[in-house]
Amino acid sequence: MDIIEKCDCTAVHEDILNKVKNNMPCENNLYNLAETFKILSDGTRVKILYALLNSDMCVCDISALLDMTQSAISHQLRVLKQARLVKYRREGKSVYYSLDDEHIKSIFDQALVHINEK
Amino acid sequence: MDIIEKCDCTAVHEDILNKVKNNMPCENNLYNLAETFKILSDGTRVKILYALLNSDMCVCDISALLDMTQSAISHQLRVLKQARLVKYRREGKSVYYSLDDEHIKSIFDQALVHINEK
DNA sequence: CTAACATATGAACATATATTCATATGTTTA
DNA sequence: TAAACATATGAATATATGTTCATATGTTAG
Repeated sequence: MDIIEKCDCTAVHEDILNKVKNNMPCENNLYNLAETFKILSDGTRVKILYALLNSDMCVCDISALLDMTQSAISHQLRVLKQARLVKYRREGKSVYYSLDDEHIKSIFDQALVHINEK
Repeated sequence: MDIIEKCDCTAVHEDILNKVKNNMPCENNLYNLAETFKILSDGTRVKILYALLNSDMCVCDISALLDMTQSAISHQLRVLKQARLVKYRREGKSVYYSLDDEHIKSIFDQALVHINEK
């Protein structure tokens, strides 16, 4: 039984490796970070979140705003809902969506600072 | 020739729509936002960035740290390089990568605030 | 110059994901 | 209750993406 070698380099810097290894966030946080960014990595979802930043909206309004089918919007709202980024309430035939996270704006703003300096 | 109807609802709220429409960031910013988050949406890339937050590292070190093949790391470093999130310098046979963005930490921190409140 | 080492890269493959289409569910009005 | 409306959802499709494998490029030691 062979040990699988992922890195066969001989030049590994043990000191650096140990220092960095000790400062790495836990696996769980790293996973959640990537998952969070994955939710925000789609243009349609970013637009929806930005829209909701200004006003609650029903699915119909969002469809009209983004000029996309109701189905496409509905699917994306489900993703945002599962990620707990938005919540919803029913009002008659309509379903209104709103933000369920106070940090979205800060996250967007930080990313925009990055973008606007490049 | 028919006009394609993306939303055939009759219940569109014109006032809300106009208000939101005026407050939407430009298409370009929205696109760049999603693109930025897409770069950060992969676990391997998040780990690499967190590692580089503590120390410059050669490809070999990163491979060893994450227990992944040199090739996989190299491919991801290329993505990060193209996104201008990391830069590199050659030192003999090794290539050292380092962060090329001061905002990564703030972006991660903001996202972690979100994560840790859910 | 040649061998050994460190990194980069193209192609292939498997997997994930966004949208469409058809249709189901839920609500109100007539 | 039936019809119209608003939204949700499963299946299918097309596309994007991460890793592996093989190999190329670049650097240094002998």
